[in-house]
Amino acid sequence: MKIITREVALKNLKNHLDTNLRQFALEHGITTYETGKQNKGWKGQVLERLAGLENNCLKAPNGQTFELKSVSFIIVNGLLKPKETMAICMINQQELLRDAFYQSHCWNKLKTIILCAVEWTEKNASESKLLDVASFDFDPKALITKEIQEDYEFIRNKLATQGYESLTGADGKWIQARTKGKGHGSTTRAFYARTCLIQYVIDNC
DNA sequence: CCATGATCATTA
DNA sequence: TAATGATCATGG
Repeated sequence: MKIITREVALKNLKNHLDTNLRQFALEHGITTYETGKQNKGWKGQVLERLAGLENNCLKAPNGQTFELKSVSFIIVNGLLKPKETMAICMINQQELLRDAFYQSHCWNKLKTIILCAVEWTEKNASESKLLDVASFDFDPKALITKEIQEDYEFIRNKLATQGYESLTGADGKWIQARTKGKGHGSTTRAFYARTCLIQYVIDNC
């Protein structure tokens, strides 16, 4: 299995700037929505392939050196604006209680990312262009990283004192603990990056 | 089954 | 309209 460094992945992705991701999906058998089903993750799967990653669904790090993410953006007055929050990773109660921020799954996935901005125009849009690719490393000395750590510890403490059910998407300044999962009664949760954090990454890469 | 990929839908 | 909570397909 070959290792793709973030430099290589970045270069691979930039070769596809301004291309329509949906066409690539069609050519490679990645279902989008035209089968009548709704694959909400297809853009991420396309980008993983464009970056040169062969896996679709491995556990934590999709490379050992970086994490590939994509976010929908809308264009407002010619400027990119994050439309949605970004999922970081699932929350495991035991691990959250046990692991400090810098030992956490969350930090591992967040600290070195390649963030892909994908155009969003409307629900099930047929066009999805790759607008921008940002490579970003969180510096433990930076203020924003410390504030993210505070959010993490706040959520961790709330879990310890008030229980899993008390966690809500309203917690946290930069990251939040939202429900995510099968739905229909499932109560699993995940860390999400708020749009303000996404904006920060795009502006500072 | 469940984690990962995110978006959709409803509420405030 | 922004934010929170709910939902879906895929693959190991």
